[in-house]
Amino acid sequence: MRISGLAHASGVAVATIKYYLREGLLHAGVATSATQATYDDSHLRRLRLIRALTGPVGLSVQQARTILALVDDPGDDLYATLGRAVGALPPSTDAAAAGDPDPYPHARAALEALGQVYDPRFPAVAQLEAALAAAEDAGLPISPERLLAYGRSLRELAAYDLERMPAEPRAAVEYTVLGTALYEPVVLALRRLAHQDVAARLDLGR
Amino acid sequence: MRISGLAHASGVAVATIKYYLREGLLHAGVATSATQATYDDSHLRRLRLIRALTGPVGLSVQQARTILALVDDPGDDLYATLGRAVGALPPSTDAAAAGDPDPYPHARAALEALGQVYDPRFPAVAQLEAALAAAEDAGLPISPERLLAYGRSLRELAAYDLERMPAEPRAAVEYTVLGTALYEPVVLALRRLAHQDVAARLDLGR
DNA sequence: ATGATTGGATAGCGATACTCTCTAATACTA
DNA sequence: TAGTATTAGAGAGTATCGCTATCCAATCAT
Repeated sequence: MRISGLAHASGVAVATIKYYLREGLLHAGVATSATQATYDDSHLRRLRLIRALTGPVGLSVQQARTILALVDDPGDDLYATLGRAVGALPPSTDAAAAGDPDPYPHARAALEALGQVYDPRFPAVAQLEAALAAAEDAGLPISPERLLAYGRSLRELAAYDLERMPAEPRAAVEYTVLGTALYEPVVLALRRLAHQDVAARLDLGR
Repeated sequence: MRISGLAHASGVAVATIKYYLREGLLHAGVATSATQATYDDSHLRRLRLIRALTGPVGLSVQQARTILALVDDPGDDLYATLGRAVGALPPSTDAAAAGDPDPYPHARAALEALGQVYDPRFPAVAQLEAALAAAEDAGLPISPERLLAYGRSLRELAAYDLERMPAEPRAAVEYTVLGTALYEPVVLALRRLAHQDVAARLDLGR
């Protein structure tokens, strides 16, 4: 399959494919001459993954490159790889100052209340702190009770996800990294729909 | 308070405040002369809300304007307003073709399995369909069982949210619209942290 | 009186994600 | 085998976004 065939099969413009090649998101085809190369199913699959990440997941090309690099070449430490993947996912937050003894007090309190690991090096901790601060700044602070309720429900989800994790380490990393990124839009949509459902029932009761 | 005071109190640059004024995100101050106006707490609060929406929530100025307009002037129909708000939130998806008899089959099946309202006009339905399609395209399809598990956990969350909804309709709209937007990053961060927690325990067990 | 500040308008900037153009080499097509 | 189409590769161009900077005349603070 040549580049135009790949473009046709994937629905991505030739120029865009060349752009992804240049940006290192897509591996080069097998060169058959100075001006030709052939592409196969692996390119098609990769292209679909790229479009999923840059489209519905909403990653920039830069962020997608980071995630894809982790999928291509994960370490053997699932915990560390997951941390790096989450760090590449939006919303990106700056790390706290090095000297701060307690940089993420709200997040720490929430995780302790939930009985979960608190590791200030983990990007999601900074993300949680930023999100809590934003809600508070906007005048809708999140109570500890609510955090507890959220945390418990979401822990159920996470447990479900991890139970289904493949046994093989490489597959496990891919599953975890991509599952984090790809399933988030699903989670958000379902939450919105649950709100809609409850709201509809309330309206009916008026 | 003049514009420089507002800039100082909010931490937003004067030029940026002017930009928000121009873009209609922030209401004008009370003009005291041709070249002066005073701003008050309502401007400060609004500015904080704008920064929360354009920052951690990740909205564009355009999307924030839509959300803010709904908060300022909601209809009295909570359901409809919530729908419009969700439609303004990313990821934005195009509506299906008008003539399609069953435009969102996966989403419909999921919602029916969950016993929830299915309304194809609701933007979150299209978002769910797009998210499911993206996961599938990327090679990590979401099974009906998983959707059911997700849906149930998230419905708990939504029920918790709606129980705490203010009784007064105007406040209810603000709570629902802003709660949808502002709490999403919290939900995502907590999910990521729950994954981290479970992964950490698995690693320990190795 | 004088220097700083303001509202209002316009222009510029840096990043992002493509998209277009070009060239020379090569590959199908009649 | 002549002619047309396609390709790789690289660079430049484009549109949008979210500011940011500059300018002006009016006005304020001292």
